[in-house]
Amino acid sequence: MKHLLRQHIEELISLTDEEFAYILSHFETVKKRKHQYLVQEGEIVKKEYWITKGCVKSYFLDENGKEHILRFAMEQWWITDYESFVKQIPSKIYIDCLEDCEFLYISFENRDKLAAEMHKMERFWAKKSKLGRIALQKRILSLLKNSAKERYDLLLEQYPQLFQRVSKKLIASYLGVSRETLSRLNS
Amino acid sequence: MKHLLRQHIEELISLTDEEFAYILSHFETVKKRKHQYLVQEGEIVKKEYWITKGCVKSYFLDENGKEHILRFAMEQWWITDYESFVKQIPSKIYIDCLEDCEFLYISFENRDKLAAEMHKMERFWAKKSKLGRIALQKRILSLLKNSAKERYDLLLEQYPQLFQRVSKKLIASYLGVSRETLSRLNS
DNA sequence: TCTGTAAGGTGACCTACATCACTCTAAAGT
DNA sequence: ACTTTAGAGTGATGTAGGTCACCTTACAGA
Repeated sequence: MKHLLRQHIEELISLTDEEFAYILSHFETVKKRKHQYLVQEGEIVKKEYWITKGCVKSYFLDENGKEHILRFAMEQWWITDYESFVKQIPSKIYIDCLEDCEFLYISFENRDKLAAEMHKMERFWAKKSKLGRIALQKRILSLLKNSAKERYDLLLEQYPQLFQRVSKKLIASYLGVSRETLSRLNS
Repeated sequence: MKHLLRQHIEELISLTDEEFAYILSHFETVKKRKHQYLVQEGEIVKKEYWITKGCVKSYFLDENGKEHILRFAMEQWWITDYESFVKQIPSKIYIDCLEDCEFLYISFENRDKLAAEMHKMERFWAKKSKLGRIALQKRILSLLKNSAKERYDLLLEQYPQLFQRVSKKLIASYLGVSRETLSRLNS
């Protein structure tokens, strides 16, 4: 799986073998089973995960205990609670595994060290962050201007694989509509 | 106004006098009158602006010509269309002045040069970007879980100044509700 | 093998918000 | 000074989507 990480990083910056080996030495691997947590509310998140296998959801619980999905992530996506990870404050969200999963992860300290030592990696993360920001902007735009049906169609178009792996209840929550409404959208 | 920029940058990284002078040499100033554009749909955005005076809105027009506000920005905020600026693709949005404004701006080339030359500035922009991303995440969360009235109250609490400077029509658009609904929220 | 639980679908009803139409006021443009 | 335009409020009515209740199916665990 490690060559995939290299490939992924090299989409934004180029690396020598030595550089990649050095980067990789800052990562570790971990496996989690379906329903296990990566992050729980209240903890200070210490790791950023890169998914090599499986699928996770990140969500928060509102005052009524209702779950709101922030995002899904699967193979070759990064996942963590950035607010907690970046600011090192207690997390307000949960991240847990929708399937048995495998990850490469980097600790807060190693990420910081690597960014300080290797200007290239600082650039990589800066670019990732910019792209992440643009994606969030698009989602806001979609929440502002599109109806539930339109948001559903856009999601289906962009991530058809998601609909094979994730229950409609969770998709509904991601789109910000009720399960029942989602169920009625295609009629 | 330039000491305010220094102060702003030094909230995230520390600088010597020489370093700040060097950074500043990459910026230029510009004034715009109320109703003038910083960015128009279709152009490739070449500049990132730091507002020294005034207030702007960024928005896009949907298929029906309806305006949706993405964000407001005022003194000591950065503004540009990041999607266009970062990817150097044509912008989908407009940014225009709600009042007579003054800016410090940096060109795409200078920003890139400065980031490559000065690791500190790369770190500064990386941090800014992370914080921006966290703020967008919060807005999504708010659109998912809060009612129009709740979003109004949160905005009023967080940016009371905005309500002195910006028409309710624009606030309504930012919140994703109609003018009429906003007008009825406090009754 | 039985049973509890999660997933999905659907009907009946409710409500938050949109839309349209109109009014009043104040500021801007000529 | 006169007129146009933008901002803001409000009534009447329409509708997307929420909520509650109930049903079916499937699979996971004992």
